[in-house]
Amino acid sequence: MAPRPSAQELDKRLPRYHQVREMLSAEIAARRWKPEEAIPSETEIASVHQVSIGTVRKAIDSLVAHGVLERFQGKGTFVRRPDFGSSFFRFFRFATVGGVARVPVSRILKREVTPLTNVVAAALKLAVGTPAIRFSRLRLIDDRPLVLEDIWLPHARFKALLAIDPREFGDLWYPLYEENCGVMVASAQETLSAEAVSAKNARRLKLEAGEPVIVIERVAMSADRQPLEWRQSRGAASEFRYQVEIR
Amino acid sequence: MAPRPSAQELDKRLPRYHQVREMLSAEIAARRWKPEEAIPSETEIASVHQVSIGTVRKAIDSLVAHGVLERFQGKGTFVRRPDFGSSFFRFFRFATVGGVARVPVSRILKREVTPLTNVVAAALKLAVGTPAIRFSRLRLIDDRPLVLEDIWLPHARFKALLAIDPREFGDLWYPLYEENCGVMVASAQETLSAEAVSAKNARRLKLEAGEPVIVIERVAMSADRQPLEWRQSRGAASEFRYQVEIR
DNA sequence: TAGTGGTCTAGACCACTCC
DNA sequence: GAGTGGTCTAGACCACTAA
Repeated sequence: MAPRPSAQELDKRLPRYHQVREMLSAEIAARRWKPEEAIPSETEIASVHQVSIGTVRKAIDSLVAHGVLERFQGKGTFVRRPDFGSSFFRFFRFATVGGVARVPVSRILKREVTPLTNVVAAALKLAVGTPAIRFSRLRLIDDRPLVLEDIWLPHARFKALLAIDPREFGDLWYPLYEENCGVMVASAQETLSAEAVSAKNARRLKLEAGEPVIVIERVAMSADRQPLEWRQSRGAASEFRYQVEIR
Repeated sequence: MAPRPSAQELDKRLPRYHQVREMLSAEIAARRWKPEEAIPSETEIASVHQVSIGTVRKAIDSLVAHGVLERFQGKGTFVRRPDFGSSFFRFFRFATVGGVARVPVSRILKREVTPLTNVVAAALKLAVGTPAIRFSRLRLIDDRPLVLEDIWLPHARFKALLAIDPREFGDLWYPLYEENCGVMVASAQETLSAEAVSAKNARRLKLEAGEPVIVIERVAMSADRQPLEWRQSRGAASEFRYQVEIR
């Protein structure tokens, strides 16, 4: 049997466009090219890496397909800033007044430091009992509760959040993580399921006991796929709708 | 304002790879190239359509990305046979014995000819009241009911199904459509939601009254995106789990 | 007008499959 | 060995954006 190639050897056996893609995503992960900024032009990248433009295009194609970059003809290629604030709400259809979508308001119900439970520790790939910051948050439209969230963050990385008054958190949390904790959320894995609402959650969401709720469990990750945040959201199933295309 | 271009004019303004892609999918939709068969080689397609290989590759790339074609180095490019039998069941996790997945059995509860209702007619893009064939089907594992399905098919296209004994339908319906009605399902749009189970469905699914169920509404389409079948499936939410990757 | 990405060419060589 | 797709080149011209 042939000897197993080392990481470096393997790298050279990879197609050139693959190597270029790795170098591009390294620049982005290292934040040398920042979100909303244009990366160098295709011709420049081609000359830097000593490959033809077609090869650079293939590398960029792949990153565009994965949602890392965005192209605009005549303007350039830009690093995408993922915005999950809206992605979650894609799933829910909200009450609208005159066809205008309403913006949900956040209310933090609780903030505490507590050890990680089994399930959350496994999802965050940390030891059970590791100190964590836990938030309970309610999102409302017109004072009507819509989504109840249970958010867990490792204390070590996120302790800066404890110094901030929860009333100043605002509605978008991921920019907050970036500014205060130097942590950027790049992707997330969500798992959808449903259950009958518990008595406690029914009160907080103003639902009848036993009404069905959708449960969305999310693990948010950095660009190199380290788990950062665990979150479980519950909302009335009657407000929920999700579309998939199957081929 | 410039006059709106006709379909033909528009076609010529489209990029060549786009035109080639349309011609390729037309061959597939017309079943001149059948599922599991290899299509002509890239060089042949290039010479037939008088474009370079790179352009053909770009057209094929797009169809591969959409799951219409499949490439195998050294062998050729093949028309994919979509298999939805399994795709639905991706969403449900089933009881397994010794880690082996069980195969669900189908039981047809009802077959009738009836006019299309509002909702179904809209989804199938037909007039309300158009005659349709409606099936009620239960899928079970070990005599335990799992999924209840309500299936609607336009009578005009599918009348051949009325000549077949429902007990001979088997578990895979899309091949049946293909053989008896000359209709090929190429893709589907599914919408997931949840509700409290109705009294009638609770009896059929052997659930407690009011237990949450997942509702999957599917419109199955031909290669040229004509709606063919409307289907609504219900299963206990406790059996349901669905994962999404967000970027 | 200069610079960007979008499309396209007409080849080349390689890796793989099948006979 | 013949034929397939996989990778790659070194350009070209076009459409679009912004100064």
